[in-house]
Amino acid sequence: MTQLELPTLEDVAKAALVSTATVSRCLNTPERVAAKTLDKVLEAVKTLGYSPNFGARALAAKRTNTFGAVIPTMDNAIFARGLQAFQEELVKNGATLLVASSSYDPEIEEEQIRALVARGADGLLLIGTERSPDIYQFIEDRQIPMVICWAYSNEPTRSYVGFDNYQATFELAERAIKFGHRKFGFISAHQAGNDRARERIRGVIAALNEHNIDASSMDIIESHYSIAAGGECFKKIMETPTPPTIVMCGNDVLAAGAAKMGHEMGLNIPNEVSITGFDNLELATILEPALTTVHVPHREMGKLAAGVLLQNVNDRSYRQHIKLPTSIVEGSSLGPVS
Amino acid sequence: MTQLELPTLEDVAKAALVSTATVSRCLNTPERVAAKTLDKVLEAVKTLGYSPNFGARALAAKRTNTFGAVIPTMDNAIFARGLQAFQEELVKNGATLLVASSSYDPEIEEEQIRALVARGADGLLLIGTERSPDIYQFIEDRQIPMVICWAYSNEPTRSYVGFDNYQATFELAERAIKFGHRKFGFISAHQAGNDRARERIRGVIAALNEHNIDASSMDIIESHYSIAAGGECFKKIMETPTPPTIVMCGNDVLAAGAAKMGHEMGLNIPNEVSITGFDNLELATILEPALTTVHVPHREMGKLAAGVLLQNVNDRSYRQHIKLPTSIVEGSSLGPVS
DNA sequence: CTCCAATATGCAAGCGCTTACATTTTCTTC
DNA sequence: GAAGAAAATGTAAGCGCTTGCATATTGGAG
Repeated sequence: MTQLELPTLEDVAKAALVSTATVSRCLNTPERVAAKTLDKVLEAVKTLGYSPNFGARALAAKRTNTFGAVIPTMDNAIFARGLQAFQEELVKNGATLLVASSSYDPEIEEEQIRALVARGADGLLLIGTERSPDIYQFIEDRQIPMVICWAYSNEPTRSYVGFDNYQATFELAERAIKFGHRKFGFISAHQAGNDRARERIRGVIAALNEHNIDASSMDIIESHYSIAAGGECFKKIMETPTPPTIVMCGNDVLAAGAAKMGHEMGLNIPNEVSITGFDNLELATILEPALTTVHVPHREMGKLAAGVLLQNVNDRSYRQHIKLPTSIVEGSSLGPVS
Repeated sequence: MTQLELPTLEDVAKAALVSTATVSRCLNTPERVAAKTLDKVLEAVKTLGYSPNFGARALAAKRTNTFGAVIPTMDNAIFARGLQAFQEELVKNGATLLVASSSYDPEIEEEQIRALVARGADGLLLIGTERSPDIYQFIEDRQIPMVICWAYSNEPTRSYVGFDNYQATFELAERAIKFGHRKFGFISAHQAGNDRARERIRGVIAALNEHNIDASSMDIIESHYSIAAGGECFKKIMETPTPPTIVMCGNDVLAAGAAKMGHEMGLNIPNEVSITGFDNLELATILEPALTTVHVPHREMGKLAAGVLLQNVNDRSYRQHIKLPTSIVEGSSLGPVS
């Protein structure tokens, strides 16, 4: 591997006739350097095309200005919007985002977390709360700032910027109940290792119980997040002997698949079956009838998460618990039982 | 900033009663270490919970096993699928992916590239071919392996793993012409700094010229990539005095918006107006009528790009030019002029 | 048993940067 | 203009790791 000889701090120092320390100061704390010297040095930096070596800097400064995020998947838009906002806020503060995805596999997630930490991540954004105590211990041992998103808890040892999945589906289910629905179906993401998915189901069940509806009669089918898979699940649910009058979906992507399959099966939505989603992705806007779903303030979540992390870097004991409000987006895919 | 004292190579060496060099070898080239020693060392690594310091490693080894990608946006699914595949392939080879997004702004892109390089990226994946000579020079000076995706050129100094945007829309337009369309509209991404967008338009114009159709009569509207924006543009185009019989869209997202707006305007697709997309996102599958679009082998592109980059790390002069085939996905949103 | 090659390990010199501390320069103040 | 404080700069010691080279150990072959 022939790496070209790049200019180093020392080269700049020589060219500007100052010490390496001064050059370093010009780059990191320019206010502590005389204006004339600063000019001279920056001039040299420019003509030499110098850019600092990250490894050396990280090694010496014990800080990388890099933050990591491990998301379950990049493959669809669920996390994209929030992550984009997260990154924008980081960049605004001179930091960089490192993204890894776990394919919804806890072991891969753990690996990725370790990889990010090994790469010197100054902080981590993680999705959801369920993971092995080992990996939490690992992060804690190193005092790596961490924020958990897409879920909420007031657990004091960790920071959360998220929303209440349980509450959100609880409210949505209540609305469905008011519309007269008694027999529910639910298409969920795989629940194993996915606390958000479980909470969403729990919310529905709680609402049913609250209204003395037999929750055990609810068909729950698990699926990975894709439109096609959502459609298949919908079909399966609707072909049972006593199909539900409403199919709630753990996500808009699944709901889109369900709605599409509904059309194909010749079912009128919502007259013959209601469908609800979750996330309020842009995708939801093109469905017909318009999807009733749960709006999640993704961008705000990402932005606030960045803030929490940046704060936490400077104050290792800083913890924050932000529960963002979700709201029901009234489409017409949820309607009264006819 | 109180960073906990983490175990270092030296601690491991002491615990295992060997030298730091041996520990390093155990971690990097275990085959050059006696089995007994290896066991001893790995044991110590485990009990101490050692994990190597990235900065130090990068500094000493001049290699980070980190690759960077700068994409225009994370906000929608256009790049997600390809990037996901890219990452999967990297991870399979023990490397990590660093993602940054530029918001379609050349200056931000440049910044992000520099940041990634500064962070020691061993290689870069970039989207499209148009960027300032300066930044290309910067990359070349440092001999950073680079692969350009989502576009194609056989330009020998750089590697490409992409597809022919021009050819793809050329063929699609020809099909439309065969269907009798003579008056075209086009909703494009912003062309400035976006060679893919320009190529797609160029393809259509070339097809029109080929068939002696006045290409200058084609309305071209630029938009950012969002469903809502696509709808607005569609409306604008259709409300001109002589609306086109077909609206081609630079992207499925725009097409989705166009289709939705079409319905809202009470237009029958394709009888009153045809619509085409580009990318064959999963989104396209839920449109009704099914969207006629261009399939792009995103996953294969991502995977191959990773391969090229990994190869290029070991062989600095390695260059590769892969043009992946695109194909037309026959939906029914494109039909004969009635 | 030697002896020598092959294998395994240790030594120590950096990699390029930051930063505590020491030193020099500049600015105040009387 | 001298003295002391404040500001600017320099000196040099690492940060934790890899790796070329030297040294020690092992394993045949004779």
